Amino acid sequence: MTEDKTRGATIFDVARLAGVSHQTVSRVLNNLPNVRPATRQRVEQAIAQLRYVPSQAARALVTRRSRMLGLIVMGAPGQAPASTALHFNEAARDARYAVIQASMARADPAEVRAAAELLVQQSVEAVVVIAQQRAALDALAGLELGVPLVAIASEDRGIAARVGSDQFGGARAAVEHLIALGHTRVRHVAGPPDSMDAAERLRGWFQTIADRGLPASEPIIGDWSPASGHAAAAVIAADPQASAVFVANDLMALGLMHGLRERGIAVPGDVSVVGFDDLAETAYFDPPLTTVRQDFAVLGRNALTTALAVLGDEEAVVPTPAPTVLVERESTAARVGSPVE
Amino acid sequence: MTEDKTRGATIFDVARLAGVSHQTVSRVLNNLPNVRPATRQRVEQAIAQLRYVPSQAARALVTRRSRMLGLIVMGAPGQAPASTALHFNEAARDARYAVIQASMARADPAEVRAAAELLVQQSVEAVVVIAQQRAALDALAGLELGVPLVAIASEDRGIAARVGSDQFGGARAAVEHLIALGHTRVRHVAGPPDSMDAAERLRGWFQTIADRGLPASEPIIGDWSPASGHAAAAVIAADPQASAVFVANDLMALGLMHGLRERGIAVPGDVSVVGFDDLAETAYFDPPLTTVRQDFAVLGRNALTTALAVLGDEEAVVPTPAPTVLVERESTAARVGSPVE
DNA sequence: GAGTCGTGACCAGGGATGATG
DNA sequence: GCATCATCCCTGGTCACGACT
Repeated sequence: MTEDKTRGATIFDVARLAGVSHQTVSRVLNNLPNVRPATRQRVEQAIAQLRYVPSQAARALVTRRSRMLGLIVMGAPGQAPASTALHFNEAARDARYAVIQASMARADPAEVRAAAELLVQQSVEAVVVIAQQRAALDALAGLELGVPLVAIASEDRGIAARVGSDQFGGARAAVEHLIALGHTRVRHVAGPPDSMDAAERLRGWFQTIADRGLPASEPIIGDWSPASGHAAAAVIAADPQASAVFVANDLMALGLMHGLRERGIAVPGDVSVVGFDDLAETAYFDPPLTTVRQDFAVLGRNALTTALAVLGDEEAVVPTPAPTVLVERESTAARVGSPVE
Repeated sequence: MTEDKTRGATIFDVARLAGVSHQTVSRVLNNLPNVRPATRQRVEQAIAQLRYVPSQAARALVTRRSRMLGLIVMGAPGQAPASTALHFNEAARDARYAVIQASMARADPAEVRAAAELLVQQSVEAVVVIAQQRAALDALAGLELGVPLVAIASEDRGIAARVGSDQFGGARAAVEHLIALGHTRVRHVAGPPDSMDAAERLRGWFQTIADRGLPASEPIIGDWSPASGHAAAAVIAADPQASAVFVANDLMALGLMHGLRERGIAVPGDVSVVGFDDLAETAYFDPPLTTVRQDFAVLGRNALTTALAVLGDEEAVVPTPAPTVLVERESTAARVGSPVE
């Protein structure tokens, strides 16, 4: 009955029970040498018996290492950020780091600031941010929060350490696939202008078209939502030359195909469509969607590796962007009358 | 040049600059009375000037309150858990609590244990778990980790504090909607047996059918994936009596509709389909899916409220389950030859 | 003198007590 | 006699040093 229910055991309790000094317990905890095996075992038994858990807070106080990382995630809980966060989280736990996550639906500067302050107050060793919107990153970059900052983003807005996914290459692969099928007028439904990923995908589309000497066309601006893809269908329908569309994400592609179907335009018979993201359900769209898949596992792990490198003063080796790969399904086909096929 | 770049200022630095004792600074920080306005202002200015941020680690050490909550999220980063986690996170931040999030793709007992230990080591005040699988909850319940445990789940597996969503009511509403349309044989595509949510939805389906005196049928067991819904289409097609299906989630509903279409079965002409979750894209399925929406914002906030109540020793008032509501779209219609319509 | 172990200071704050005006 | 402030000790660990074998 000497047990106290609320307060856990301390290192001194363990020391007393094992008949050693608290310092010896500390040695055992940290796997330091110069402890007799018999002593070590006595200590370990006392630890188990008391269900002793060392206080990370106390340790952090003196070592100045909290073993905590801050993660700021902005935007609606879509597949991409959630998946990246998950893998970052798992990688961190493998490295025995805890992650304080600050999620927010909107990328409001005031909220970002509040979240960042909460993180540094909890003395995280570094802050990692998964950002889509340019302004969100800028809000953080101008904050000077006293700890290293790592961004998972497609542009480096004055933030030194950054990791990303190969958005550009993915877009390029998508457009090249369409061109290889004989399409000469490949239109683009882009994401919102403030999105860095959208910008990269648009750049990949434009560059590829330019490289092939094909005529450019005006991108159609969406907002990632199925509704905006649906609206884009009207523009495509009004452009009889357009036989292929590269859409900046799967959700808009879904809306677009829906809108085309309503207008009696067949996919891929009349118009080929390529998406981006490879959501779990895209294989069951009508038709199954050809799309670009990102490797969020690599992205998340890269972010952790970079954060650890920055902390360890090993000059942050910028990892190569996480790869993207085209997944061919049934929403693309050779252009009718094209020499291909 | 007295500034040190790595180490932040301490309470003593602030005290010295303001010409007071560290205790007075502490009073200002905690908004305690008995500080002259002039003194308070001097201190506040010193704080601003030194960019002083109080160390939460040091504070936690003496107050035994870390202002940190642990959140364990298991399962693939689907919409539901991610959305719940987001709202919990925002609610916690509003209450000035930080959230250490431990996400894991699989609900492996060993991983759960490791995550929980990491959390208590970081001295979180309570652990909240978002669990789908029964076994995952059990693994945690048998752990005795020394801090309060709150579960966001559909069954209480020996865990005192629990909040949930009204899965049962949602399923009920879905089936009643189908019955009102004249359907007499409503089949069910269920989630995996180890899922508590799946069990509740199945229970709602079964109960409603039984209450109406309609004949029961064997539920078709899926695994949440579009592929399993696709497979279920074969069973439905082989059952000419079945004119309606309540599917336990939207992804399986998508696969099911795809499979039905392949077999020349029209939705909703021949078979009506209702899903569950209301993913963003369901409105653009073909046809737009009638489904059940959960309120994750309420769910997340309820979880925080409960956690705070448990911490405050206010006996945990079990909040009413977060509501679910049927969203009618175009995948359901009156049964042909039914007196309704 | 090398391997074991213990002693005291210290990290950055909060709380009780007492001193000062 | 009350508002205001300073002086200790306390939290739970780590680290530098010294003292035994």
